[in-house]
Amino acid sequence: MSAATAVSAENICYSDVRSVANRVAAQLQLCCPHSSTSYPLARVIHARIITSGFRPRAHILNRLIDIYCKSSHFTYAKQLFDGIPQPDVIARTTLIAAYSASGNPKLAREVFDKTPLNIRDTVFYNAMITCYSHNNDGHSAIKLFNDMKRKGLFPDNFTYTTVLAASSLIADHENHCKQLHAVVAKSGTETVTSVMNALVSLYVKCASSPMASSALLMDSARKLFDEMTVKDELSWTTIIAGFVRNNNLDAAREVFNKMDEKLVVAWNAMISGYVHKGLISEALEMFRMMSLQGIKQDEFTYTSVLSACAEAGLFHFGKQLHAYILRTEVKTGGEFLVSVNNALITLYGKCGKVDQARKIFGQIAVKDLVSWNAVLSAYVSARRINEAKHFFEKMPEKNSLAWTVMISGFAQNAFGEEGLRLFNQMRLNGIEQCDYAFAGAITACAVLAALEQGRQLHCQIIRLGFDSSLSAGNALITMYARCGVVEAAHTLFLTMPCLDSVSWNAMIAALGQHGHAAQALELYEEMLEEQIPPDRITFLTLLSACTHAGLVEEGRRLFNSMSENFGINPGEDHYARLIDLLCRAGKFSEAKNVIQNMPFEPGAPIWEALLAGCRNHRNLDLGVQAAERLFDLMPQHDGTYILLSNMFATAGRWEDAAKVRKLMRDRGVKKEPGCSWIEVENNVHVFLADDTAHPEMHAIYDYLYKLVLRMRKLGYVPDTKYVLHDTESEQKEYALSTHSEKLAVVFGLLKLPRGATIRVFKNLRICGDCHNAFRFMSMAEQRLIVVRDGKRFHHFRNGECSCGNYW
DNA sequence: CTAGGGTTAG
Repeated sequence: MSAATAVSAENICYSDVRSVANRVAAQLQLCCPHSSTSYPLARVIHARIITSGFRPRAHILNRLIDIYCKSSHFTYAKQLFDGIPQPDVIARTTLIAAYSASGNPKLAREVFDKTPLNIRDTVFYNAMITCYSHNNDGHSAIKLFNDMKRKGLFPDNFTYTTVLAASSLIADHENHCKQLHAVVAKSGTETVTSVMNALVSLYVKCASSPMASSALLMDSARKLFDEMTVKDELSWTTIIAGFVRNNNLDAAREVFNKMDEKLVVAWNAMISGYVHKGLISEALEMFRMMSLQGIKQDEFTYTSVLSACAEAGLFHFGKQLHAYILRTEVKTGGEFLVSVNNALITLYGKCGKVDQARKIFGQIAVKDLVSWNAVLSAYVSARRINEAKHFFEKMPEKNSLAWTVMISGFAQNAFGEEGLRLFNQMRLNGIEQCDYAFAGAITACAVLAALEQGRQLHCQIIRLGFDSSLSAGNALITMYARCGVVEAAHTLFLTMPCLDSVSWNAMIAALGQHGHAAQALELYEEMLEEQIPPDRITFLTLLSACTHAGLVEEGRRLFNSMSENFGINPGEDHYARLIDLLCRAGKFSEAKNVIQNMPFEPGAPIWEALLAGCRNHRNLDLGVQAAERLFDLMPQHDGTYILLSNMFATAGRWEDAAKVRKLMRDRGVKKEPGCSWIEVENNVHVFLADDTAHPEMHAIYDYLYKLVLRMRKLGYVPDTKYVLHDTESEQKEYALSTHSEKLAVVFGLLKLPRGATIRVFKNLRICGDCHNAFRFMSMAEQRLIVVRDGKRFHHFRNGECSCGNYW
């Protein structure tokens, strides 16, 4: 009988109270507290009770209260409860349990406090302790446990089990475990399986705290487990999952192998352990063994294995798996369980098949939050930021994860302002901001070079206790470096409590971008000594560091060692950096040789690197060849046209230069306008070439004019040839123009306190004349001037630039 | 006790 038919029964008239009672009891049988149809049914029953004058027994009221709480209708629940003349302890316990299950520990506590002391019993305390435990408040649970013992009540098995579970939420030290272990040992419950399971679980949870010794605690957990006389399924899976979570995996495998009848849960724990550790082939091997042994797999198995495929980019295998599980039972009503669909969305999303992912999403009848988030992530990782934005706005419900994805999506696609705006909006909406959200916001600051905002976020991170977070810490390293304060990045790196390969890569990249190639290489050596395996990104950053400093020999050595010593095959991006390195050093024949011997056809990154090198060395012939390939490969890319026309202009081939410009116009290619910005008193001031929009422009030009006179006395000669090397305004290419970076630096000189470092940021590569001018400015003004351009940093001090005029 | 959605490095 469905709820709908039960509801229509409302119209039937019942003459006596007994039949009402029977009817109510029958209807309540239909209610499952979590079902969405139960609430309307409960309303009908409630109404029937009121109109009939029937006085239901306590258990009927308790059940109705339960349904109301679980459908978040607390007012009705309270009304019912208040209608009970003298609610007994069972009614009160039910209400507490109901509030607990609906995530309202405060309301539960109100009921608890209003209950007369003399009727509080052990079960009543258990309910409140469980409530705290389920709502992640370990401290209150333990407080209540002690309170209960002081009142002379005897904790039972259930109390110990819950208190141990609650303690595992907060235990971060060996001593916590030992103390509770002693309490349990004294209680006479150390043979009760559920209590011992909870104790093992406590050790396991504590072992994953950064403050505790993981190995020691897992040893204790293992010893406890071995001593247990009666082990149930939970015991086995707790210890296996514990070893999996705490990274010892071999130990997990050892226990797993000892299991007589290996449970699906245990298989699943092993598989997910391998997936999370990146051991994809091991995960798939276990999956294969499972299939061969005919063990029935469930949705946990499939979601883990699908995520393994997504992680490893095994699109083909994933698709086969998709077909395979179509024949299985992870379906309801002909459709996959939503979790399996979600894993499929992620698989297709991670393999770049965003539209396929979107299609699966569209076919899901009952989507959950994970489904929405998976599609959002697919759009973001495909850099389809506009679609991501629209999708995000359409989401019926957004959790902190969705906001985080969107914030970092904006940041990664250079929409720093949008990212920060969303982060603030998230805060206004009262959404909890975890370290991941902060990491996204900090990346937005790095994009904008908003140092002050970044610093403020850093302070908040410390205040909130996220300062040991890897994601936040790693983002901060990059933020400080990209805001020009590489020293702050380094200090942070040295003081972080734990580091991962991302931290090392970030710091190596930071040093490289600032031209400290030697230090970057030293750090790399240290990384190897610390047994952190370098990855493909480590080598990308190292090769860039070598390029910035012109260390050809070192770069070549590193390039060769990546495949010889670390088994990493160089990708096109690695080759592109090698070409860059060689070309900037003028070694064109070697570069051509590398291109000819590459294991794949050269793509745009290779030709771009070659063209950049040709520009620096005025190798027009080769430059034209590279540019022609680029015109084919990416006809809409503005940089190629600008570079080539400048190269022609430098060589005096004005007609060719004009031809390239015309080609650009004919193809409708728009040049990205150059702009520079500087942060002054927490405000970002943006300048374009020949800008007149800034309110203090008069003072800026005035100061610049006088400053140039002083610079000339020190030997500065404005280089008019760079006017032809125009990187900013196409229209005024033959006119004398003032580039945006000069305006920004001069504004900084006017506004920032004496002696303060000037930090200016530019979206494009710095112009040659500006570069020269800043050397003299740093001398004339006795200032440190730091400029970040599209590629790297320049530190101007006493007339010299850190790049050694090589960029 | 197990799963599906996040972050940071170029």
